[in-house]
Formats: sequence, C-alpha cells, structure tokens
Amino acid sequence: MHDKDKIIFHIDVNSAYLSWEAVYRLQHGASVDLRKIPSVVGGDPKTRHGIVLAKSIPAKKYRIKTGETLYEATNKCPNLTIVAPNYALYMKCSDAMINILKEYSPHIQRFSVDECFLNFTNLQHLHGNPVSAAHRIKEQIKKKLGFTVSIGVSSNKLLAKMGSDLKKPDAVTTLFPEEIKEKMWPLPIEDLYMVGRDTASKLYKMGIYTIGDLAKADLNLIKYKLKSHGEMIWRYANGIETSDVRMENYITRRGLGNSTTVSFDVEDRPTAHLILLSLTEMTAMRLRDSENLCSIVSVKAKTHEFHRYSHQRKVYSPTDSTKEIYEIVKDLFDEVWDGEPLRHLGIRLSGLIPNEPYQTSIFDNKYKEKYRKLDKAVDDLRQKYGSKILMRAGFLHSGIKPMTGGVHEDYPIMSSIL
DNA sequence: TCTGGGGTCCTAGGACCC
DNA sequence: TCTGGGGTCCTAGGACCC
Repeated sequence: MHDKDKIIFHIDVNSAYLSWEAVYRLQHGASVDLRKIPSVVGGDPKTRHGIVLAKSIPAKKYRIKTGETLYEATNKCPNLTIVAPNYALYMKCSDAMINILKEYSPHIQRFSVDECFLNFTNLQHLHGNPVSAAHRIKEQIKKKLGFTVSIGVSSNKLLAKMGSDLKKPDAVTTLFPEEIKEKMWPLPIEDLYMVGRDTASKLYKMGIYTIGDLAKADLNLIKYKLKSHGEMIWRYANGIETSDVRMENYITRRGLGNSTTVSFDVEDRPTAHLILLSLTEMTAMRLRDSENLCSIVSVKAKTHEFHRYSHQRKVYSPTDSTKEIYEIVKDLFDEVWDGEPLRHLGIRLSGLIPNEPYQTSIFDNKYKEKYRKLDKAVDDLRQKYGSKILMRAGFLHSGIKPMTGGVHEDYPIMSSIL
C-alpha cells in the first residue's frame, strides 16, 4: 500500500484539563461552566506549583498562556477563576474517550492524555467515508462524555496533527497533501510541530517566517544550520512523514523517572536524601511494574536560582532494586551537590533491559534475592492497600511523603516522537 | 501567591582503543 | 620530539513535545 492511501485521524481534546474539570463540576451541581468564563486549571503557588496547566477560551482572550505563572495570569485577568488539577479524573476521561474510539478502530496510538492517533485505513467499508466518520466520533464523544474534540484527517500523522490544530473547538478538518499549500504554508513557522522558541528564532534570522518559507528553503542550508532537526522540520513543512500508528508504546519505552518541586528550599543533606528516597520508591516500583531492569541511573537538581544540572552513572549489573538504586542515587547526589539551596529534585532510570527470569538469574545471588523478595512484598501491599500502607522509618514526622511522583502514574506514556 | 512533571532525541566533548 | 585518524562508549546539557 502506498502512503497516500493511508487515512489517519488525530483526535485532540479541546482545553483538555479545563474541559474535563468543567464537565465534572457541572455533573456535580456546579452552576457555571468553566469553559464559558475566564478560568484556568493551575497548581498551588504556596507549594511552588503555581503555573497554568490549561486555560479556557475566554481566558485565552486575555492572552493567558499555558505554562505561565498564576501570578502573571491573574495580573492579566484579575477575576480569573482558578481550579486545582485532578489527574485521576483526567485519566478516567481519557480512558472513556479511548473506549469510544475503539468502536471505530483497534489501531489507536495514545500520544498523550488528551491526544491520540487513529488509523482509519481500509475502514471505509465499515464506517463510511473518513470525514463523516470523524464527525460521528466527535459527536459521540460530545454526547456521551460532554466534552468537545478537534479531529484532523489526513494521510499521515504529522498532517493529521497539524490538521486538528486548524480549527478549534469542536471541529473536523482535513489536511491532505494537496491542501498543504493553501492551509498549512501560510501559518507562522512556530505553529509547525517541533518548532519551538529556539528553532523559530534561528529560522527568523534566516528570513523564514512561515511554514511555506521553510518548505521552499534550501534543504542543505537548513541542514547546515540546524543539523538533523532541521531536516526533520523541513520534511514536516513539506508534509513528509511516514511513521506508523503505534499501538504499543510500552515496547519502545526508553526510561522512566519522577521528580518533584519541593515547597521549601532543600539546604541539608538528610532532607535531600529523604526526598530522593521517596522518589526512588516510586520510580523503582514503576520500573518493576514495567518488567525492566535499568542500567543507567541519573539524578537531577534545580537550584533556588533555577540553574539545572544532572549527574548519571551506568551500572554494570542492571537492577530493579529500590535499595540498590537508592545507594547509587545517594552517591550521585553527594558527588555533585555543592550545598546550594535546591527547589527541585528528580531521578531517572534508563538503559532499560527486559527483566526476563532467565536473565536476572545470572545476576542473582542470595543477598540480592532477599531484596528482590522485599521489594515484591512492598509492591504487593501498596498495590492492595495504597502507597501509604508502608513507609520507611526515616519518613516518620519528616513531613515528606514516603513516595513522591506519579502525577501520571500509569498512563499515559508521553512522547514527543510521532 | 513567582516559574510542574513526564517524556524523547540530539550533540559535543572527553576517554579509550586500535 | 612530533603528533594520524577512525571508531565506540559515556556523560552533561539542551531542545522539543504534551
């Protein structure tokens, strides 16, 4: 089959967190619809989580942007309504949407909590023409779940994604290759997927301001200035993209990590260690749950002044043991920390190796086996009774949670790669 | 009441080897 | 006393995504 025969949908929930919050509140007796007033979902500034996570369309009219501080947002709009995030709710809404999509195609790639690709290729005989099927999907989600989506329809994932952005909210838009010139090329360069602030400013310096400018630019010049990233975005500008709709994201998982912004500045080693232990408990449990061992452990920190640094180490005996990982984490931290006050700590486990029983036995010895059994027992208890059922003694009266991280505990696997 | 958390990939430079 | 080049692995940092 030729790529031009593929039919791909990109389904994007409009202002996802905010819409889901609005629907939930209406269902529970709220009289106002958050979507119809200037409102945002945002974290708590008292714990230094005060940023805008999602905004309503009326809030957008005040030029409020996702990611900016609530302080800035309230300056722009003093009567802004701010609600706290409820990630568990968002998971449920996301799952409910996926279940509807599965009625149309089993071939779905969950791209994030609020976006997915659906492969509609060869399904016309079941569901009719793609555009009317997309409209039915959109209406069914609106009717059953109460929120709106924008759907892009094209012959590859990049164009479907760009298409879903063209019209919001509650819309179906096609962006087939023959429509690129008219619909995509006039857009500003920063609207192209994978062109962020830094890339955009480099392109401006080359006299490239629209997606069309980039599409028509000399590929060799772009490659010279922007390396492989340049080649990729040049192809995107021309609508060239051939990746598959991948159903099983977990196969390609490269690593996992957890991090946290602490409500106070960390200025002493014992506190830092306790937070790192708490993060290790969470990340190592997720690692075991994914049935992988890790061979690279990394620690990252952000200072009071927002300077970031990281330190990592390859370990020659891959592990999934909380204790072993924590010992490495502690070492790494002690090697780099110079005593500067920290606002944020994180750990990341990568270099994943499938944990198959015959492989792990190579590394096992009695000592390790003891910790393996302990980890499993703790995981089982926490799974049954919740993460708070057990905590290490060090956390008692510390004011620090025994497990930290897990805003998106199980789902979704985020990826910036199509 | 001032700046989240979870990801992926790429690049540069140094160490080390032949 | 002058000073190769190719290759791989590792680490730190940065850019991008939602």
